[in-house]
Amino acid sequence: MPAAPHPRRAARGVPRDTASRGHRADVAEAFADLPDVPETQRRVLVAAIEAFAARGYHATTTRDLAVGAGLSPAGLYVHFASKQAVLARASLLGHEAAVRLVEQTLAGAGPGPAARVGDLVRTFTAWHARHVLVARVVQYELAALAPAELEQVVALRRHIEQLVEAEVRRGVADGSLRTESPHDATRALLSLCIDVARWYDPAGEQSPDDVGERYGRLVLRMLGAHDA
Amino acid sequence: MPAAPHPRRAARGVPRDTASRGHRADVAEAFADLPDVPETQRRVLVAAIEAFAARGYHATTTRDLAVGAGLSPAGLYVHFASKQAVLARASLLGHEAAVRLVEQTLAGAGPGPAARVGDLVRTFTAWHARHVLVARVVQYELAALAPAELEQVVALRRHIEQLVEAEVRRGVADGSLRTESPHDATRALLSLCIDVARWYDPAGEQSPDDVGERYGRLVLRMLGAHDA
DNA sequence: GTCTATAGATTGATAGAC
DNA sequence: GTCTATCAATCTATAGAC
Repeated sequence: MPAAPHPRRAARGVPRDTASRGHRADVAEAFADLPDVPETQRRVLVAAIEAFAARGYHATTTRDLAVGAGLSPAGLYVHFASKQAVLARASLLGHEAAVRLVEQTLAGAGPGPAARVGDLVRTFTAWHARHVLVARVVQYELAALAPAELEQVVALRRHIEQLVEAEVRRGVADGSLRTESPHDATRALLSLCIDVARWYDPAGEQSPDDVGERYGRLVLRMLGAHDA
Repeated sequence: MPAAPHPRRAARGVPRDTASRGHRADVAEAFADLPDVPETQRRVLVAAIEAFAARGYHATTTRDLAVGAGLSPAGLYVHFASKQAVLARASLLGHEAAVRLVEQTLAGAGPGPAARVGDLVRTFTAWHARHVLVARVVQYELAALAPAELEQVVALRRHIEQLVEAEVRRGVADGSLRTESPHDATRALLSLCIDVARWYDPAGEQSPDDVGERYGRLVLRMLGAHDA
């Protein structure tokens, strides 16, 4: 018997059962407010998010990206230098969106650090659910990034952690939050938000805001907030 | 210019800086109490855990597995039918170890549901840190499993969730735990334990037991335990 | 049970016409 | 900026000697 064809093929094709159109809309929405990204690049990035999220970077072929964007296999290279460049762009855009979300939320109403931490958990959790495909690429394809791009992305992630930990420390300082280790508590808090990308199913019962609401309450309780 | 060689190659080779020998020992230990697994198969599985955890299933070649186990590229196929079969065996063994751990912990001392839930979080978290490479394959390579094996693994995962949720419900029933939704609380609790596999670094400051201890306290507080 | 050699398919990326 | 055609490298798995 001759060698079997690559089993990789078996996993191809975006599944159409779990609201794939909703997914595509979500991904497009996540990349919508980016005036500097030309239309065709944007289509490639949307196809890339879908493919990378569903099967991972290494199981995705450049043909998947090109055809998913309505191009011939070679058409991809007019808009991106390589498959790696597509991942880098997608991951960076996703991370930048996450940073903006965290910055805007922590700059928000409050009042007080505890309320802002609650807002952050609600918002950040809901983002990982609403844009679950983008979030999967952001959270689970770091190892596929080239060193230079990984460095940029790691800096953005560190920035998020520092912003949140600072807010937690302010809450501990003013007595609205209680925890032995603000550092560990921050990591646990972000861990909860991030892991949503692993298990969230848009076809399930809970909306992104539902999950955010519940996780916000759980975290405030974990951090000993009075009103939790 | 001719086509560049596959960039996949660039990521090859197990890094030697972050206590690789410790890793190999950990992986071997995780698979140690399995009398039914012949020596060579075990070596392949250890190499597979290291490679799948570091670069993912699709970025790992059958040569990586064979050579990592001290075999020629073709030698692999005497012991496993395919690359997919290696992943299936590794993932199943890892999941079965996790199930045993959860069952034994929940059958443990206590006293009472709240104490058992605390024990579970400590133990399960520490397991994800101590056997972080096995845990990464268990938690992050599900999408690479063939349908039949995925079904088995999903059943084991559901079993774990049900065991833990039942214990949380007993805690709520006897008043030692307080939470609006035992289901959501269980998912959050397991989410914290599982996400340790994503970020834990054996070269870091905290030992697996350290992380388990801290997460145990955080979760008991999240679940409104009296003694937390 | 191990090896060397290789088949057969797929991959990332390029060449060049339009 | 899109296409068709294709290259060279790499992959999984098999064949067959020892």
